[in-house]
Amino acid sequence: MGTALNALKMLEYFSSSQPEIGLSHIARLAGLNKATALRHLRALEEFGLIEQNPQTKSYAIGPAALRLAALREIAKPGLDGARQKMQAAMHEVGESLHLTLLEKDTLQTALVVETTQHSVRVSLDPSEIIPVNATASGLCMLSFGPAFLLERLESDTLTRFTEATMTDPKIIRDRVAQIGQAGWANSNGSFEDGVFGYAAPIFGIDQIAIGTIAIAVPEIRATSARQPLILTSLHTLSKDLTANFGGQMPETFPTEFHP
Amino acid sequence: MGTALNALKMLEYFSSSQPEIGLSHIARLAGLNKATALRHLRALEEFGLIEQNPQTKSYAIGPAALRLAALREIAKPGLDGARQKMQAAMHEVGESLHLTLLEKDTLQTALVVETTQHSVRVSLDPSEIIPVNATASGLCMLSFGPAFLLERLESDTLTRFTEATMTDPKIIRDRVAQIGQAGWANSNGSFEDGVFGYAAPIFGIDQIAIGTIAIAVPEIRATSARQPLILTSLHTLSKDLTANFGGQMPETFPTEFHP
DNA sequence: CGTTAGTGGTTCAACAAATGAACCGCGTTA
DNA sequence: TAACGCGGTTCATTTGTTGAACCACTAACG
Repeated sequence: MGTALNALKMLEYFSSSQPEIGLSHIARLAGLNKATALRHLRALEEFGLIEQNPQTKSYAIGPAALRLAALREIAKPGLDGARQKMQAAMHEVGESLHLTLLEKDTLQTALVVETTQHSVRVSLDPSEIIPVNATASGLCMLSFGPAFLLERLESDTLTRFTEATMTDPKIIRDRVAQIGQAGWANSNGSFEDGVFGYAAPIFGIDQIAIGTIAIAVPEIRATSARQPLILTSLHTLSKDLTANFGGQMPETFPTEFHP
Repeated sequence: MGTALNALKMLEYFSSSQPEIGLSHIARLAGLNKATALRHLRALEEFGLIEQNPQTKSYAIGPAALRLAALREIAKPGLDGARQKMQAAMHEVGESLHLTLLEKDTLQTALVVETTQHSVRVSLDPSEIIPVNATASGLCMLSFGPAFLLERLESDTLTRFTEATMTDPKIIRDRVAQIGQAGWANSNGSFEDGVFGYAAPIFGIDQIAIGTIAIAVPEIRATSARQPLILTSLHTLSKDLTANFGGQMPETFPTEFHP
């Protein structure tokens, strides 16, 4: 229902691992007839949301995306300030950062700042929806975000990504309680093997988390010696970004993070 | 022709001066029936390209714009590096910068970095299409960009924005020749009264301009004392951004800009 | 206090516009 | 040479889109 929506849904198939897709391929991915796929692509192209590589004939996200993002920044300011703070922190700790925000009822990546200091680094796809049970950001959001996230834990089917993924709601609730005390969450390869994540909440005006800030570290560099630096950076980010988005930290929130 | 396109075209009506629009209003703007407007808005909302303010019930660009922009950055890298260089320059000269790129056959704003140092500053709407005859960027593009821009000058109707706007193709060609020598263009209130613009080209691999970098200064601060600083910044930006996008400067291009 | 004009949103018959199987021409591969 | 995949086109079928009229509500106004 909704041709426009069907057309837009084709955009979902572009990702960092697949930034360019050919006609037949995307038609297969979206389960559409080639003719309709082409029509949709043409419409999106006319608007500029995708563009066609004249050589390879394959399609990629177009320049209109940038225009819209700039408009979004006007409607909902704050992201640009957040990017600057994240970039500063990135230089300090030398690792990639992810800002995730709760949109409607899913946790989505809003900003990614990748480290330029290491060739081995964590790359997150900006179009991915963050699973609450498998990531540091997700667990953090369960602890400090709106209650309905925790409530629907049982009714949702929790996907298992790696050996370390938690799928038992009871165990998750225990972790969430711990995180509520500590103020920060971590995930040791529970979303992707070899990736350690550290996350802290960003609060809204009502002292309920509106999103999270996370630092993603490859296992090789996730030594206990580096933890203090990561945790202090995370804490200042949590504070600064909460202020940046016009939120307020709860009084009960820890003034520093301990391992 | 194309429902999806009609739906997308509703996004065009959002701007910096009007970041939130109500149903009836946008239906009137787009010349659509309220019912169809609502259907389109709902489709865009489901995808996340717009979102509805629960209080005011009016609509604004949504978070999906950011996701798409991030994907765009993956497909066509460079913008992020450009932003950093522009931000550095912004701190140096204390004025707003605009990066424009030639998309298909129109000149569009790709990045805006606004100064934080002055309350009186130039704000450009990121969704605007840049007129070639009235802006420094446009003139610059005519001088260093693909030939078809100059060729179609006569056939296009050139809009007059202010008293100072040039609309005579012959006069414009003279200016374009001058700019070709100097390496940089300026526009003194020819697009908007009280706004002085300085622009320099960004070259592609074939030594033809793919876009421009411009510094916009309010008339009050556009003193001859500040010109040298602006021009040197402009020249380094022109060089750095050309390198950033993998382009090459022509050997004949001036090594510095003179007033 | 009733009137008017505005808002956001819904309904449903009439119809235009999206759909998809089959097709073409082309370049690769076997 | 034949088979396969690619991007793209055609056209009868039908599905989803359209818009006038409608409802409920709010704000301004005499």
